[in-house]
Amino acid sequence: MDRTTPLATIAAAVRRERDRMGLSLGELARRAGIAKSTLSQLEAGSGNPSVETLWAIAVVLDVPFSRLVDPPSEGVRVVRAQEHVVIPSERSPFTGTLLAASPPGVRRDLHVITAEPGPARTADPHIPGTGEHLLVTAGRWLCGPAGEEVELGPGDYAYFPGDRAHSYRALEPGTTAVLLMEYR
Amino acid sequence: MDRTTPLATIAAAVRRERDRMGLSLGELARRAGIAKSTLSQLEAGSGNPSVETLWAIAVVLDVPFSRLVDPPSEGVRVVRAQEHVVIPSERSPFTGTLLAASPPGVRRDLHVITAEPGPARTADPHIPGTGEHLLVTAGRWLCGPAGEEVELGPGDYAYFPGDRAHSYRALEPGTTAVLLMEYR
DNA sequence: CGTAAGCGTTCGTCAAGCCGAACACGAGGA
DNA sequence: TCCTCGTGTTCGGCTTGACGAACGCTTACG
Repeated sequence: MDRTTPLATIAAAVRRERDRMGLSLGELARRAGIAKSTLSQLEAGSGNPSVETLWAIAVVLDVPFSRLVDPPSEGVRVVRAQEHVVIPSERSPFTGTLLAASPPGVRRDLHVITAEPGPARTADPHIPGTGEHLLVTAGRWLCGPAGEEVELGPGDYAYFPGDRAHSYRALEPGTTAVLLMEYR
Repeated sequence: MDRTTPLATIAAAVRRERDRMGLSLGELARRAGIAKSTLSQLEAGSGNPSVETLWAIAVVLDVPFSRLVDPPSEGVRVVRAQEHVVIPSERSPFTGTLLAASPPGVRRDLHVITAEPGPARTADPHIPGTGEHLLVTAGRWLCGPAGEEVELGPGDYAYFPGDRAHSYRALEPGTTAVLLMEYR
């Protein structure tokens, strides 16, 4: 439990998530069905929003409710498919590989992403402390921080920090991956 | 992301945590510095509490704020490959799917697992609060809590709590998956 | 029995959140 | 320059949540 007032945390979180979606204050208020003034005061840290107000905002921002009330969150690491450190199971024909143990206090959102060959998808830097784990399931990716892109094939794993500009580009049709977004 | 009304969730969570601590309604209200009536209406599900009210309650109950607003996750959740809620990107041939947003305070370890057809790999129950996210990359799995096993193919996603006995079994050669172990 | 203490609920009052409109500011465009 | 549009910020009003007191209820005790 953090001891900081939740109001400042919520204010910062709402503004952060709103920026992330590229929405203006008025636009977010309109979509959430609340008054601009309400949202303005909320982001200013003054006021004491009700649950329904916060809920409406969280739905539009497409984030779990709790992300608004809890405080926020090196180089490229690549593990090729054949380099996985396999931990065999003794009882069954079953093997497991630990790719990335979770440090305490981080949040990790699980995504699946797909792309077709074409222009790269670029992402602006996120807040410090973020990171992206990528595990390729099909096709080939060319991705990573700007200037440090790596090419990955099926089974390959890569991690790179998300607080620098980075990009994803598919080199083959039907390119897919499991993406684990990490932030504090 | 859940779309149920948060009021019922909060009402149930507050009552549950209050019972857990063995506090009466009046006693909790007194310690939290709020009126009995306010708490009564809150637990009845009527009303729309403010953040400060909820915060005061969470502090006394000694639970993270988010535990009051996040619905309890129970049972097996399956998202078939073709059921993924795709969030398209406007600028590039790129799509993403959020399968499991991370609640605060949990740890998630990223594994890759493979298995061959044969006896199932069974796992004893872990501590409460754990869970396992599985995303199939190749082959077919039959897995889940004992008695609730589901069959999953490439692209399918499943989550089930890890505090009950569960098992994994491969139905085809070369069956692999990304496994995200979650615990608090 | 009577009464006292504790439980949770309901009622009237007051403050505060929410709303809509009006406002100030800056970036284009004619 | 003037106008328009978009941004985010303040201002009255109305609604509603929070409060405290009173209520009905159950249990304990003299």
